Amino acid sequence: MDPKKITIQDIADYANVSKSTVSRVLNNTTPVNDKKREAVLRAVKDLDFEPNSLASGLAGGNSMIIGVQTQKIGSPFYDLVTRGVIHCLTDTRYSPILVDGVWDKEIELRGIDTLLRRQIDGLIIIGGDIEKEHLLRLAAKKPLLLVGREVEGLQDRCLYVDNFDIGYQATKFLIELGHRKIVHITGIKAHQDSVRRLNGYLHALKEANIPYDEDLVYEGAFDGPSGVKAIDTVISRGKKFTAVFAANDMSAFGARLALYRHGIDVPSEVSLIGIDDQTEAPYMTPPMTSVRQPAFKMGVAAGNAMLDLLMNKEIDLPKPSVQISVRESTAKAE
Amino acid sequence: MDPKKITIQDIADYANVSKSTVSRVLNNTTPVNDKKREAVLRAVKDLDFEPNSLASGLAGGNSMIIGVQTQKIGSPFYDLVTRGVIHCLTDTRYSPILVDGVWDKEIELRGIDTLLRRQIDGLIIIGGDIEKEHLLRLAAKKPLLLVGREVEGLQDRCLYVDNFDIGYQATKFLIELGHRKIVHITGIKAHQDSVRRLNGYLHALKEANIPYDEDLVYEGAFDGPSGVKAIDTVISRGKKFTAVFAANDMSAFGARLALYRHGIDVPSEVSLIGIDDQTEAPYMTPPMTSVRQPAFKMGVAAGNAMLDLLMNKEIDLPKPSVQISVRESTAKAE
DNA sequence: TATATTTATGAAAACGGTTTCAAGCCATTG
DNA sequence: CAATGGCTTGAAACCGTTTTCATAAATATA
Repeated sequence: MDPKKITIQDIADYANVSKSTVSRVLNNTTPVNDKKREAVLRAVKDLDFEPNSLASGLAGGNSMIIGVQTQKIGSPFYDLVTRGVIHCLTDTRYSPILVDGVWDKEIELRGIDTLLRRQIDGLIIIGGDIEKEHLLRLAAKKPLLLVGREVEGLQDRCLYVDNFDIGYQATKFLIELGHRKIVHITGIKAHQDSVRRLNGYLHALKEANIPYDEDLVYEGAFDGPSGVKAIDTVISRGKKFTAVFAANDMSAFGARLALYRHGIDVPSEVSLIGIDDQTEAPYMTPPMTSVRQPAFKMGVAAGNAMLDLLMNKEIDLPKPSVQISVRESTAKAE
Repeated sequence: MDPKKITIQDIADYANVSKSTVSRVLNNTTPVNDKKREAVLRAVKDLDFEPNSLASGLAGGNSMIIGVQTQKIGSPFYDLVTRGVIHCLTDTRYSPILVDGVWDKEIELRGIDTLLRRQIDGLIIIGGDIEKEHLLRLAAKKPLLLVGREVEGLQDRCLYVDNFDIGYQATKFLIELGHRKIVHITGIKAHQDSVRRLNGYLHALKEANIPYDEDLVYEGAFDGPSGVKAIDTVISRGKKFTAVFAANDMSAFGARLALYRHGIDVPSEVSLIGIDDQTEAPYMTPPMTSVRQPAFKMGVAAGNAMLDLLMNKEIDLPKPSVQISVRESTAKAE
């Protein structure tokens, strides 16, 4: 397949200089006589030379690869963060290698091993279940950044939104519209995020002196079907409600469909709010109100922070603020 | 940062064998005495050894990296294919490196260069604008697979759906429901896919003896806003229509919203069909009919084909079949 | 039993770069 | 003018593996 590869030595011969000089002009690491520099550059052009990253990685000790571990490729939030990272790395000298942890501790660990074998220069872990201790150990080995997690001992390496606040804000938003019977479709209970959002919901209720009714809470799974089931279930319990707060947009979409099936109008009879503000949310009928997490931006921020980290700069991760994209699925309770 | 790395030499010393032997047991390349093999294995465990992929890539000539170029990270179809590839590669010895070509020939070429520098063992290009000649040259250098493209001279390396047929089937589906005034929201005209889908639409019309009305065709951009604009425009032209065929789901979502704004009911007044069958399509109100392209499966198929290619096996890419997920956004024209 | 073949093993040579080190050159300084 | 210092440069060592090659041991063959 591959024809004889051009190496740095070929360039050196062609330009009548030594390998060292070629390396120097290629990396701008040491001043080089202009004539020689030019000769080298011409040689590179003429021979169509492409440096071998594996070799330079081995020799120089920097693979110029950043490992990125994401979860359940296909889930809106994690995908968006990942895209942000990739986008940020494009046109830098670094390339990302992606592994999927699928929210399974063992698979995550295997993925990390794969990355370490590849001598990644830095590691960005988005979500996941790996324990604190292991993360600390990793952080001691490689520049590490955590997105969507809050790990004590690594606070300055964590980029996350305050999920309690998201739950609180979303619920408070509904309460301020006059709603008091608010269904909450949670995320997967095993995820910290879900629990925090639920707690935010509970806190907002308490603050407004609304008694907690567990029949209004349904454990969902961050997906469409569970959103449908949530509404069906709550209705079958004979519960009245005037608003629904879903732990993410996909389950809100499911809820929306179920309400439609039951002939319940949105927003005149029931208000609906989701989280994520997916691309599709503004195109639902009616356009859906959603809490916006700046996922893509967070990915970009993580990427940039990693680049800084690799240049030994101080990093200062932003605390991303959430805001509610108010649309037409929410209205005053009459 | 990195503490002293354990190398194969350390293992050799610890196990009282030579580096060569260690390499042999690690790769199962040559039989090795059981006692020595065991000693090596124990050493690996005891010292917690992780082989350096860069070094083995350099020495062995296989980087075990597969380059994947996708387009506009964030676009449903391309993302899904990409995910399929990544999913397929998980738990193999190969890792993917991703670059985004953003449908820009120059950026695409740069991306490919990045990948080649990294000594990728194989290349999967999803979509994009790179010319045939260049692709042929690439194919001569590396195992190459093309997804979503049809390139003569590389037929056996192309995995794509018949976009003409998609357009034809979607339109025919509407015609068979009795529709004769069918709006078509195209994709970006510069993309082959869009043109083919449009041609399929035209062919279906002609076959049914429906005169072509250019006012019913709007050039969209595969996104929500252009879907909205399409409907607004056609309506402002004073055109009557009873069905809309959008070149992808996102623009169909946009169309859906615009119809809602204009108080036009779906499907009783206007039927709507999209392409992609995104995760969200079944949760639109009403659930949206869409032509399903098996994007994820195509990604997996591409990944598997690449693995076969790398083992010098014959590959036989499937011709993915499309089918219409019939839901409730389409109905008989009254 | 002597010879031919096979098998397991280690030494050393790649792989394609980067980096250290010392030397050579030139200009500056006292 | 000799000595000092700063630049540029090439030779060689190194990065951590795989792989070739030769050797030594073990087995099969005659």
